[in-house]
Amino acid sequence: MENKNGFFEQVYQVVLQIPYGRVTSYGAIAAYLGSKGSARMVGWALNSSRFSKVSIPAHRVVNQAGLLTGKRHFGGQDIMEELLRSEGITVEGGQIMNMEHYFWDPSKELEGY
DNA sequence: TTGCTGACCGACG
DNA sequence: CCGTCGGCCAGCA
Repeated sequence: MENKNGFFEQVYQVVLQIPYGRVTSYGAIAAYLGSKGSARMVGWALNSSRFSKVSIPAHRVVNQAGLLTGKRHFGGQDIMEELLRSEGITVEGGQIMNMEHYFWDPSKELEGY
């Protein structure tokens, strides 16, 4: 495990495991990491992810309501929506349609990583 | 070193 | 039903 056990690194690993055309929520990642209440840190980690050399599909991470709360951090209000649409996800008004259909739960899919 | 902030979520009144 | 507050961890002034 070359994992540094850092919260950021763990978030990166989970986000990178998100399949194409799927999305997850901050709370799901936080819960998977064992810190349910640290959902805010997940977003903060993703904030640092854009400074990272690796391309993190942060556009696949939205809030529990499927709302693209972090779209403003992509350097454009429409970037995140366009990226999700290019993956076959219907986004309207900054919100994912049928979000539960695209929802990807790391604790279920990864089963403990 | 202390304190505030942050891409959230859930509980409480 | 809707508004408000606390909690979680890390980075920055």
